[in-house]
This record gives sequence, C-alpha cells and structure tokens, in this order.
Amino acid sequence: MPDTVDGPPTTAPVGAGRNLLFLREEELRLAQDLLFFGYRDFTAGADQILAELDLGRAHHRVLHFVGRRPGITVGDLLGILGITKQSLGRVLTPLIEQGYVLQSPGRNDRRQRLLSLTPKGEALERQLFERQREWVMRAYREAGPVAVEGFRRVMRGLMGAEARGQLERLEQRPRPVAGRPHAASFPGGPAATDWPGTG
Amino acid sequence: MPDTVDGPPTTAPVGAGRNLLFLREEELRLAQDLLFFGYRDFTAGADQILAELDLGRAHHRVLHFVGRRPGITVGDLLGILGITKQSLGRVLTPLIEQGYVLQSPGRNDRRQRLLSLTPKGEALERQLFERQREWVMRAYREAGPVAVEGFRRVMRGLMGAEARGQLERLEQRPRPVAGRPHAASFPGGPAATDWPGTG
DNA sequence: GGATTGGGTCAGTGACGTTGACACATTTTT
DNA sequence: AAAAATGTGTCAACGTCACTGACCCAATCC
Repeated sequence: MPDTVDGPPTTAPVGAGRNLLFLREEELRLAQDLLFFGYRDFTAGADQILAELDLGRAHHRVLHFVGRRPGITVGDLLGILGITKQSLGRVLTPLIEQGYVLQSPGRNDRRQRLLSLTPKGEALERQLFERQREWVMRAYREAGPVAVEGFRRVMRGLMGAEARGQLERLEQRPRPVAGRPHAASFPGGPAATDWPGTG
Repeated sequence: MPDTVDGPPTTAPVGAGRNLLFLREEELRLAQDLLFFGYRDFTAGADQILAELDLGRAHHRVLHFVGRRPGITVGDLLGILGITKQSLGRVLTPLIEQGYVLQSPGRNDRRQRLLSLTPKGEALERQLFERQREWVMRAYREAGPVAVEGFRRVMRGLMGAEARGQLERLEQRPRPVAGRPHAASFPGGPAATDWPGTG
C-alpha cells in the first residue's frame, strides 16, 4: 500500500531519481483511476432517476445550470456546457415542451430567450441534487474538512482557464432563494410573460 | 425577501443550523460544478490525441487498464470498465487489429484471452499518459501536497464499494517497471506465443 | 437599409453505451 | 462419456449525446 502524500518517498530511501520518477508515475496512474471511477459513480445515482423519466445526463446538466443561474441566455448556457447549438436544442426543446424549463423574452434584447426552471423543473432538479448530495456528503464526511478543501483546490486546478472563468461567474451570482419558483426577477428579467410561441 | 419553500435562506449569517444548511447547499452545488468542469478538462487533452488516430475515450480506457495490469482477462476488464461484452468488443477488436493490444491464450485456462499492450500500444498509452500527466501535475503543484492528499480521499469516497475493491486490486499489482516493454511475465502468463487466430 | 447577432431547425454522421440471441471452444461436473 | 457451465466472440437493433454544414427568422446595430 503506497504511502500517499506528494513528493519525496515516504518509505524507501533508496535511489533518488528513479524512485521519485516511479512515485510520480504511480501517483498519476492513481489520479486517472480515481477520476474515472469517482466521476462515474458520482453520476450514477442521478442517472438512475433520469432514466425513469426518459431523460439523460445532458438534461440534468441543463437543469443544473439553469437552476444555478435563472434567466441565463441560451448563448451563455452554450458557453458553459461547451456544446453546439444543435446539441443543446435536442435536450432543451424537450425540457421546455415537458414543462421543466421556461423561456421568456429578454427585456433589453428581445431576441434572447431567457431560461429558468418551472416549479416542475425545480422539483426534479432538487430531486437529482439531493441524490448526489447524499453521495457527496458521505464522501465529504469520510474525508474530513481539510480533505474537502484539498479536493476543491485540485479540481479547480484540473479546470482549464475558460472553465475557471465560468465557474467564477457562477459563484458570483448564486442561485436566488427558492420560494417564488416561477421566473422571478433576474437581471434584465423577462419582458412580461412567457414566450409567445416557438415562432 | 420572499419566503422559502423548502430551500435554505440566502443571507442570514445567523442561526447555526440554518446557516450550516445553506453552506451545505452551495457546497454541494460547487462540488457538482467542479466535477463537471474538472473531469471534462482533464480528459480533453487525451481526447485530442485520440481523435487524430480515429480512436476515442473508450479505447484509451482499455489501453490504460490493460497497461496497468498486463495479462488481464477479458472478463476482468469488463468488470473494471463496467460495460458489456459487446461494447468492449467494439473498441477492443480494432485495438487488436491495429496492433495496439495483444491477445495470448491463458496457460491454465486456454479459453481465456489474456490482454497486454504491444510496444505500439505502450507507446500510445504513454503518450496519452504524459499529456494527462502534465495537466494533473500542474493542478497538483498549484494545490500543494496536502490538497492532493485530500483530493484522493474525497475521490475515493465518491467511488462505490465495487469500484473501491477494483481500485485496491489495481494498486496491489502495479504495472511492471519499464525496460521490457513486451508482453513479459504475468501471472499465469501466456501459453507460448500469440493467439492462433480469431477463430 | 444592410450587416450582425441570438436563436431555432433540418439533415447527416459518429462514438459509445445498451439488450437479446446465438456460436464455439474449453473446462468442470455428473 | 455425456452434460453443464464458463470465457469469449459476434450479429442485429436500438438509444443518447455529441458533431458539422446549411439555412431561416427576428431583432438589434450602424
């Protein structure tokens, strides 16, 4: 069982260079494994719920980021997800048709479709959230606060510059408190009611 | 300030329990974001290399785990990857045909196809590994040794029981040290030469 | 009034996963 | 020796999620 930590070998005080190299190799192999298994099992719980509703992980991501930033524009959402308009359309359109997501025209720029969750959408998002929450909280509890902080730092480091910027923006505008589940007031809020039709 | 339904309060730095709950909510939202962005960008570098060879992430996973445990059986690999035989076949067969992976009959049980990397396969796997290594090392350096340890603890916690067992087994049998890149000796090693044909 | 921008959509493609059913060789059990 | 179980491969059909290219409409900008 290899001792963890970072740099220098904890046990074998042998040949410096070779051993260091070896440790770094195994260290990184371990990181690959951890990310593969960890991410897979992290998403497994939510996937299960989604499957019953004939939705997929892509739908979840939309619910998550729209819930995190109600009133987001389609363009901004595309930027966050890093996918194409067509790919988003395939998951967003059904979500709108099935009443999970609401579109409203922007007040300043009426070309925009501002997205927010309906009560139904919020309910589902919360259900998915709670499922993952249990899972993550277990891991957090087992690992302890210091480890959690370290986890965050490393994960942030694994993100590219672009993603870091997006995450910062997400953190600046935290999700508004629940209570008025409908399209409430968000920056440059909706003109009046819903969208008048798909056009 | 609108009343909340089931959601946590937004401002109130007050009452312990309530505030703690709020922190936990944002804490977990952050974890979701970190995992999404982090995992995506972690895999991006290798994906780029693979795309040029008309291979995908699934091929990489096979190269990774076969490289990690040369002489692994098809069945064990299926267990680790958590996919079906058919899905594995679609990526494994091309890897064999294109000379990245070698099949050899098991010595004890000649039904088994023991998998190992050819020199070509090792070269590609190493190239992919190095790409991710740079990325992860950067994150590790930025975060520091304590954070790395925490990262590992949390990721381990995010894994299900099954995955933990598999990881343990992987760690027990570390990849044989480089130097003899070919199919060397692995437990219950190959009968003699390669597989006599697909039949 | 023309160009640009935000958004939607049609059509085709590819990667990666699924289930079900069947084939074949080898090993184990009876 | 016959029967059953195991390890692996394969055909066929399907679903999700991504991609590209092309084109349309409405609104805004210049």
